Amino acid sequence: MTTPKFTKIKEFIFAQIESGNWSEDQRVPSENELASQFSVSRMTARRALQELTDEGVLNRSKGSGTFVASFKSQSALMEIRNIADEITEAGHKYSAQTISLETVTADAQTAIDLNITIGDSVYISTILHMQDDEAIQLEQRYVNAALVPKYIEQDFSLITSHEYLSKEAPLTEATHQIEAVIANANIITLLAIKAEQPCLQVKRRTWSRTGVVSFAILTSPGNKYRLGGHSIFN
Amino acid sequence: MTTPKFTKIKEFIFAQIESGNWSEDQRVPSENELASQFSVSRMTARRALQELTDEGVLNRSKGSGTFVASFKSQSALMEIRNIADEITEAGHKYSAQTISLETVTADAQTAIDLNITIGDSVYISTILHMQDDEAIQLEQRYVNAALVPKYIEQDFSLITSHEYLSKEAPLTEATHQIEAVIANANIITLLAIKAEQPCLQVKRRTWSRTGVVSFAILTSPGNKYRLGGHSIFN
DNA sequence: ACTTGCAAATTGTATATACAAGTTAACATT
DNA sequence: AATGTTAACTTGTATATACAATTTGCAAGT
Repeated sequence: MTTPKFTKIKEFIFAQIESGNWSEDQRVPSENELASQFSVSRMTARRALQELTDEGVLNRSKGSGTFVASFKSQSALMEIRNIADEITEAGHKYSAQTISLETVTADAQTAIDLNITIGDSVYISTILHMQDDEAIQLEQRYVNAALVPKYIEQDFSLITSHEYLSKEAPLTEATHQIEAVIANANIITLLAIKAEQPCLQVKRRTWSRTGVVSFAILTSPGNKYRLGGHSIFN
Repeated sequence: MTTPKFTKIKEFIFAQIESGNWSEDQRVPSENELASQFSVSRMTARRALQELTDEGVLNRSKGSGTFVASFKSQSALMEIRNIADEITEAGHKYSAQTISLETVTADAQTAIDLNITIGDSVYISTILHMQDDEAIQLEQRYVNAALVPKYIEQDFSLITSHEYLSKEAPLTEATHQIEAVIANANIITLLAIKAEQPCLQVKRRTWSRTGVVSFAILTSPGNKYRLGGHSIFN
């Protein structure tokens, strides 16, 4: 018996669903029925049903039974990754250049973004990420100084801001907004692009369990950087 | 006992990790150790470890033990959703306009995109998605006619192309590319935007178990549409 | 006809046990 | 000193069993 019994039962059930034999919301055999059909114990049949439920293929409810889950696939997941990893894993040379690193007091917008009070200390780092010595992404980051006081002392050519923050204040939550924009004059200069060049802009807001840690604006030239994703549904 | 025992063990382990008490790659107690510490059977302790592993908190390997999973948070997941759902769920009025729907034979590029042979039949649909009667996304879709022969007969004001394909050929896999581009003349006209307007372009390639089903280019004006995502890590 | 109550079915939790299979470290042999 | 073997530990699979909790249909009683 090379493949485990519970795997065979999972495959059987999945095949029935995939072939359309068992359709959406239809009831599937109970643990006991599967157990006797496959000559296994109830716990083994249960494991098959349970794992398929964890994977989103089935729904179960106590007392009534197990059912084929309704359609998935309306949404796919995309991964937003650390740019330094992306570049090095693609076999390119990564480097970073710190444009500025300063302490300011929060204005109204920054106070909202970081969920703090106007006048609180905020670190602002402006870092240029480079692939093979070519500017590929400008990172403008606002950091809640109260939560990560030593952020200002770091050398971001040695460790990326994202890595440092992940270590100091482990992420519990993040939001992203992705849009296409026309860069402003400042960004055009730093990224060394033309004025008409569209840019991909990712705004990322990150939480740790103590609160909003940072708000970052990542701007990349549209012709040099794209986001990619690969999803597998089953 | 209101909360199950395995849940309490999970909470205990998770608390140790979150507090930094147990750090990355560190070994956690074995099934037998947990079983005796919590006065439960090995199978109950096992369930706690197994579920935390499924959730990505732990890694296990036969023979050697169970370990705290190494840092997550380098990547966050983003959801790519059906635009019709996004619009209606946001409380707006969704409508679609079929610009064209035709059958062609695959040229070299299309053959590669759909993994078919040059000369095979391909459906091309051009659909304009509208929010409150304002053009918000242009969908240019290439469909493998052999896999979804009745695609050409559909009325895409009643069902979105994505919904129809999901029903006919359930998704098993998808890739996405997101980039910022300058629209070409054709798109500028259809979306009724200015020439300099940057656009967010999503290229989506979808597979069902029978092969590549379709290749879609979704173009949206940068000032009217953005992708958003929210991730929770635990 | 309607409600009440009960029995059966179903999933959820938990235990005790057995053996398989991979890893590691100590030990013995060469 | 290097190598091979063994024993202990660990996770993986599988079974048999017990009881709890929920749902559902049926039957009895009003």
